[in-house]
Amino acid sequence: MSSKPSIPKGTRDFSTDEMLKREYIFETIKQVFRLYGYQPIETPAMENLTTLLGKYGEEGDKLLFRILNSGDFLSSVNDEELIKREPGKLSSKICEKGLRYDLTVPFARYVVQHRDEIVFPFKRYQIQPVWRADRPQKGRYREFFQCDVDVIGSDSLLNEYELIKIVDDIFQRLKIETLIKINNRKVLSGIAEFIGEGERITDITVAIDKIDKIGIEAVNAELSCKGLTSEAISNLQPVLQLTGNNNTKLSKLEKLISKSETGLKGISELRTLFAYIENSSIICDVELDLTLARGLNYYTGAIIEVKSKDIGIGSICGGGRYDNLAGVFGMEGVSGVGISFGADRIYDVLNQLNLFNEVKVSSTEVLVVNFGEEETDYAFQILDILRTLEVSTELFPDSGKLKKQFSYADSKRIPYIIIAGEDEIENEMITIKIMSSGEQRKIKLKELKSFVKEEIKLAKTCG
RNA sequence: GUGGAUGUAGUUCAGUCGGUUAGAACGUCGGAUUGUGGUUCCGAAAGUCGUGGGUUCGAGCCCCAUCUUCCACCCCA
Repeated sequence: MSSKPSIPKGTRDFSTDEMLKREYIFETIKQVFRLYGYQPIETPAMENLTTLLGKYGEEGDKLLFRILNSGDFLSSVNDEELIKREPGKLSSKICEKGLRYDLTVPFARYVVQHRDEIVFPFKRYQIQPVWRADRPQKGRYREFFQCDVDVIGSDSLLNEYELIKIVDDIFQRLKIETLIKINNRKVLSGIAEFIGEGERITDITVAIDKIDKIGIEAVNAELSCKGLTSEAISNLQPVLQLTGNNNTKLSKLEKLISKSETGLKGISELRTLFAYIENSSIICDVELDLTLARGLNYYTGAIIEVKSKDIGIGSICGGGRYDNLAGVFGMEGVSGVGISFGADRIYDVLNQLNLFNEVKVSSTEVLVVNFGEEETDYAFQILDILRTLEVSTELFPDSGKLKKQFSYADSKRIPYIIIAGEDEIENEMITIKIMSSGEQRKIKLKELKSFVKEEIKLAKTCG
């Protein structure tokens, strides 16, 4: 009859258990964001396609979910166009909205649109789902949550430093060991100039980004496929094979690309940033990685990517500086820098490392047994006392068998059950059962308050 | 967009060479126990074998198509 219910490809339901864990991640991230002075905003799930298109490169445009216009969406399409079946042209006529692809572009739109209300530098965070029409696979979903922090309207490299500090802080709290990789788009441009292929910066960066995965030989092969001269490729080799610590790498590179003005600017930016980092309390490893490229083509300065040391799942956090993203919406000269935490991947990492064990799954603490109409009023009194004391409490809704009510408490891992039937009511008593030990105590209703303070609250703080 | 796997009860999976009425565990529900959970014992419900075609006397099993999910590439969080 009715087909089995299902959800679209690449989307997920979150169970009650999963939600508690997810909320723990979001809360931790949010707390740190606030601690550094960032404030929340939200933007709509859908944006006008004109806002979205062209910001993520050709690949990104393909991955946008487009929303079919309502009503007679074919009204502006003539038969000829229909017969030609050109999806690109057709979709621009029948769709004017799309689901957001990330939070950075909508943020840039927000800033430009509300420029008169915003005080700069503007520090905001935003935690919302985004959608990509990608093929789902491990750690990749079509609907997933990003947690973005950005500061816009300030060129200072202190912002870059602060974001790295935030990354460090959050992953310390979540107890994930991470490696932060840093590079600078200006340095990449410098390298491209140095080997005489300044125009092909995108091809070059995309290729060298893969060096970890496919090795240096394959990268060279790909570069020559893209049409780079063998001279350019051989010029590139010393750059790819730089070794040493962050500072020696920078010095060596500085000599190599000394003729490129942007390249030198990038190097000096990196020097400043690393100086901040070395003199600070940052704990996780921060590494200069000249092969880090990142696809989003709006980045212009620092680029940052964070990986888990223990779990290979792609990056769990990434971002960078974009000097002119607001420019495409008609507001020039406003520079921003931001990073995005991938909550879903962080979840997968915590799960695989079993780090959720330490998360207190807080749920109902006391279940009050339901005996029926006669006893309900008395139960109400108990509920009120407990809730006034901030103890989360529920009354079983049906007066069924006690066995059922007890197994309910057991499956929900409720630690205390209060039994108040005919006998107890007569003497203004209650019976409290401590599930973990099976111990059962009969006390006066008046004593409930002190029981909560002595037993429940204590168990909570010692946890 | 390219390539490879997959689909049987709510879940995880068996299912022989193509042969009668489709199997288990877990979970769910009921009972053993009408005021007591976890353990145990007994019992029950639950499946159009992803969908649509085809081959065959006969298909969960073979063939074709299609969809789903998963994995890799591309790209990315």
